[in-house]
Amino acid sequence: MLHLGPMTEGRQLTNQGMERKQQLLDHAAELFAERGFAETRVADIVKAAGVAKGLFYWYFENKEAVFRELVELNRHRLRQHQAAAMDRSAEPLLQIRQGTEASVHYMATYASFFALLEVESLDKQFTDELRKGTEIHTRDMAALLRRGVADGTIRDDHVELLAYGVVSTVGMYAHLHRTGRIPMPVDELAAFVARFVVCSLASHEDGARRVLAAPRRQVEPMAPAAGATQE
Amino acid sequence: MLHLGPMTEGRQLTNQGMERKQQLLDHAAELFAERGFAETRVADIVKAAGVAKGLFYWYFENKEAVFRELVELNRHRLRQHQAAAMDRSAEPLLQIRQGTEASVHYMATYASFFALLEVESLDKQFTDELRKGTEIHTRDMAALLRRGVADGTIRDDHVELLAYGVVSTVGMYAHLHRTGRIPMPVDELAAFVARFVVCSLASHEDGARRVLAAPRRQVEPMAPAAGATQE
Amino acid sequence: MLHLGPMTEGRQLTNQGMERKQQLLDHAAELFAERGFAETRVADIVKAAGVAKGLFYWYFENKEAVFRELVELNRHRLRQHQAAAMDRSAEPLLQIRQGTEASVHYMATYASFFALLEVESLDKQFTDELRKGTEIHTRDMAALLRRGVADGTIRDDHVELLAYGVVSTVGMYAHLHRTGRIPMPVDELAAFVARFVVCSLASHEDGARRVLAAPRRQVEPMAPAAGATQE
Amino acid sequence: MLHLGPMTEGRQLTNQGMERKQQLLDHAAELFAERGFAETRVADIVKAAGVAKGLFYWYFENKEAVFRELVELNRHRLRQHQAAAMDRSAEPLLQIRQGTEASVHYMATYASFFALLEVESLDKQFTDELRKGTEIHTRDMAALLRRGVADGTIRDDHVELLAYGVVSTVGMYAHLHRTGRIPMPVDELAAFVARFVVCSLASHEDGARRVLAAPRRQVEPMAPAAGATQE
DNA sequence: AATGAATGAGGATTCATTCAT
DNA sequence: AATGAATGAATCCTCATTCAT
Repeated sequence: MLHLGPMTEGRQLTNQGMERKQQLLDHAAELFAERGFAETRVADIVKAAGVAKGLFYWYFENKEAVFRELVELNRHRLRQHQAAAMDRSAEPLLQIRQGTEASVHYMATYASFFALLEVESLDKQFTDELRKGTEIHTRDMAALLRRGVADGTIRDDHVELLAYGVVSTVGMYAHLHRTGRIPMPVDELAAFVARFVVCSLASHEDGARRVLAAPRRQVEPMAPAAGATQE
Repeated sequence: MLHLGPMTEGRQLTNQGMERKQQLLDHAAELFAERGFAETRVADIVKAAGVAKGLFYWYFENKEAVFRELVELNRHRLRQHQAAAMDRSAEPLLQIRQGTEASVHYMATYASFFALLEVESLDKQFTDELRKGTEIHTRDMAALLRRGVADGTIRDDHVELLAYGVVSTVGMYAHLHRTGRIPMPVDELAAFVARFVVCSLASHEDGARRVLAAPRRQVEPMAPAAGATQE
Repeated sequence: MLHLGPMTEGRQLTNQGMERKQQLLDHAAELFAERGFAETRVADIVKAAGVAKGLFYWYFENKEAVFRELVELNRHRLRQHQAAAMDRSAEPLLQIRQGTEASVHYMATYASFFALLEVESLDKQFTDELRKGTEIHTRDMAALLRRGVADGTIRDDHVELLAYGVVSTVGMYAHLHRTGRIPMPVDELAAFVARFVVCSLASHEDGARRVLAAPRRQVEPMAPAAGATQE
Repeated sequence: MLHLGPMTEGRQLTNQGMERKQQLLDHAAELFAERGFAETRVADIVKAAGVAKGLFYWYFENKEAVFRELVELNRHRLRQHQAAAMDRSAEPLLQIRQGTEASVHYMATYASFFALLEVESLDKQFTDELRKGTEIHTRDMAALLRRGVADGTIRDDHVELLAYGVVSTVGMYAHLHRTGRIPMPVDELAAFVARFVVCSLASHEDGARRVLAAPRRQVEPMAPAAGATQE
């Protein structure tokens, strides 16, 4: 009844340990994405990873903790990926195009479970936490949009809503792609989404055309990485 | 001792019975929307409705059945609502604008749980069924888009993808609105979404401007109805 | 992850329900007493009661809750039993004798699990709660002792400690009796414990002798009752 | 790859090894006393001692073994301590007073977990073993009492029960002291308990007075030792 | 000796569903 | 129709113990 709590915090993992943890994260991500959080059993995760049930609790405090960790990890990765893709000196709309393409790539390639973020209702607290993350993302986007509105390239509409639109549209298409409803190469999809977003934002055709005509920025390919499903 | 037991199918409900069933549907809808299907207990539903647990199974075969019923009901309603809002003789883009506004209205007002439809993983079979519904919706939209492409008002891009974009964008904004992230009158939101969609589709500014300038079609107000949360 | 909590509170039980609950309490009491809290499985309790596992949670929030309920119930009963046995107009030492005999009877007959109260460590909070209960009991005893000290029949020593001694000695002998180390009729044991306690308190032999010579007060026999083991 | 593995039996420990083992014993004793055997996890013990879990099984065969070892150790120490305190040539009641004081001292100072001995239900076999130990103790006490009864200084009552009373009363007060309910110097408490016990046994006031007036026997202070909490 | 990793049986709790009244 | 009671399979999590290094 009275315990000192799980030792998962501040544990020093060996190399082997970190690998194991990663395996579990990977398999959990895949399963969560496939079936959702509630429908994924801890038993499924460990079975997929080929280890005993108890080991799960050596690395994670509980099922929710894996989820949190995955969210954190991937959000961080996405940020980095976007940052790498966006040319900070370019005009806002172009940056958005770049960020959008990068995001579609990222989400479609790795982060199968991104679709979950918005829907799964874990406890209220976590939901709030998640939303805060999204909101930061959205706020950044809004700032960019405002600059575009200021220089006349982006149509003068409710920027916060536009920001939500941009951010969510990407997630939405990535989701459709992931669930097999859009059988199409990622590159092509990314280009499409970029067009969709740019057109919905541009204040006039020429701007849109110019931004869409710009060559794609060269980004080094993503390494297959932790907490991600490579389909 | 002879009694017919819960039949659920083709049963003739009394007036009181129909009210009861409706109550259960309403509360179920609210809870599903709040927490998702898996996280909503039958116990929660009956508690919210203030009846005993056994009664649930008098009216529904099982938990999934309520969900199905809600889906069916709402999908049907949405269709009707859209049909009423769309002027079939108008140009495609205008119809889309009208349908979009109507959908936002509908979703924001009633169908709190629409967001669930895409993600909740019940058994595979049901998921497929759900998607089929969405696909029909999307196909209709695609047909409309094709006409717009043909007459040059809609830009010539991948129509299926555009259709997904239109349909999902509406759902997405409705979700954001429902979850409190967009504190804004529904009318205003509907107008915004229509602009967003129209701009993302229009092949040139003038078309978009024209369509958006058209007066809003008068639609009779929706009656507070089944499986819906009236906030 | 998000539930409305167990409905155990404020539930309206039918007669049948109350009987069932009582059965579970009885069996739980017996098992807790035999093996201790930690070593008693919920499975054991329901098996002993001959019902399904889930039913336990219809009546109790969790394992600890049964324990709490038993403690409450029995503490209350003991109080009443003592009160019935003590002649409030008699001299303090005689009242103590009466209370002591009644307690031994009560504990030996019914409350097999009294031994647990002091030792089992559930969560800190509950332990504290338990102690508070004991302390009230002890405080009452101290008050009685003080009156005896005042009138010279009880030796002038640290009353709080004496009170602990009286209260705990009874519990201790009841425990020994219960665990089979004192194979002796309860009546005889009660008389012995009363002698032990009275002698340890009396300020002079005559007082002790007088008090012990007083006839035993007639107390109606205890009905076999809830949350108790009748061995 | 040949290694002898954890032997635990008859192993020759290095100095460092003995220290380690002692640390584990100390922490185990503390935790057992605080929470009981069942509620103390091996993980808690090693965490408290700051070593890895595997090490526990290098020094002990299993959890119960530590408990046994602690019991053995302390029982042995208590015996020695009492023996040292009791003047075998003195009258029985005085010896009891001396033994009582010594026991209170011992228990209050070192053997935090004595309270557990009677209640924890490990396997039946061990419980029996434990009781046997207590019974030997009690038998010795009974012999002493019989001598006192014979020479008229101890009242003629059921000696086995009296013996249990003496032995358990000491344990009981030590427990109360240890758990903070009697904030009082050990010396004072020991004197009180001795009075309590002597009064409960003495056949007449004069005997009690005489025995209690005898000067306290000088006992060398106890070294802080194994399996004990020094508060 | 010492560590972190791994195991898996066991136990508490949940919850959809059925039953008796 | 309606209720409270009952079921039991499914699931999460714990923790003593063993293993590999």
